[in-house]
Amino acid sequence: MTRSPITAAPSETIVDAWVALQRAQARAFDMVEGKLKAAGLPKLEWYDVLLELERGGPLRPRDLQARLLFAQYNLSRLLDRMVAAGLVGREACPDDHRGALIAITDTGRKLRKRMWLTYGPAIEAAVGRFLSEAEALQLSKLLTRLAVDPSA
Amino acid sequence: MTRSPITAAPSETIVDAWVALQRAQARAFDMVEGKLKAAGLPKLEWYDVLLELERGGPLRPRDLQARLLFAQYNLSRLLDRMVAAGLVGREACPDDHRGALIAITDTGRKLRKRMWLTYGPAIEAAVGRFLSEAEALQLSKLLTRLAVDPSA
DNA sequence: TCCATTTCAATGTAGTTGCATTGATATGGA
DNA sequence: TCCATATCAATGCAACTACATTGAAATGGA
Repeated sequence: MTRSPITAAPSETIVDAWVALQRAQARAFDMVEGKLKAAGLPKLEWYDVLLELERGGPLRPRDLQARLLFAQYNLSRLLDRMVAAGLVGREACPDDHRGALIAITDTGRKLRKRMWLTYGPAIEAAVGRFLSEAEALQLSKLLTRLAVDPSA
Repeated sequence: MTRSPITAAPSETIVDAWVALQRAQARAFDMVEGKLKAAGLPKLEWYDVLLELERGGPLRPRDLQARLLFAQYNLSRLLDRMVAAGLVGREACPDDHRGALIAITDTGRKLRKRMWLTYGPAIEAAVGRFLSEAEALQLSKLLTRLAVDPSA
């Protein structure tokens, strides 16, 4: 049996895909965040938190963390700011006194809706207009293959 | 003639592609940077700067900025640190006394090579092993369509 | 039950990034 | 030539992020 080498070098094609992934994401992201900023709206991560909370009821910080791939300390302070802005609230967690439950407020819901008015069209401008429906579907499928568990 | 609406909402398929792009990039990036950090190596942006300089001779900060999509002030300070680390040098620019020329040093070249020993396999682990050559090529093509000029 | 271990979330501190501005040089039109 | 305007790069300061640690509560085995 062939022993796999300690270091497996990627093919050129794979390196190209890696580079393309970094560049495409950076461009699309910058464009979308730029439009949010230009509209005087908060950053995308705020939207992500609000949407997650709107969909999934009150959530523990650790659950938000896992879903949104945030660092623990980072989320903790993001929530500080969002609480200060009145967009979410920290509630006592009945069955685990270590942690809190984070709930979206009405103000938070309103802001998320308002952000979508800019965010949606920005996605269309950054991604949609360059791809057919079939291509977008294909892209999603390929990308989803990469989004596996990071334990490796 | 139909007037295009001020705000063009993206289709669900497009939103899915957007989300997949963000997630796949984040996961792949975190994994690769994690391996660099675990090996006690600098961040990817250092590699990018070193590679660009190694390929393209001494460069003006503004050129690096354009190629790597860095913010001006950000690059300025990154170069401070890299100069301090002895990886690059600032030289006087003969035909434009406002700016400098950034050149890679031997130490910089050595570090870039050493980083690749970890970086390459990390790309393979984060991207390569999930895709065939044909799929990687297809992914690159789709992503490249998105990496257009940000002026829009 | 008791205690060692783990998990949850917050925080002090150092390092980095973002914004606005500055100083300096280059450029092009009158 | 002269000057208004544009470009290049650095920097003061405020905001944010990363790392390491802490305090507190939960968990599971002896």
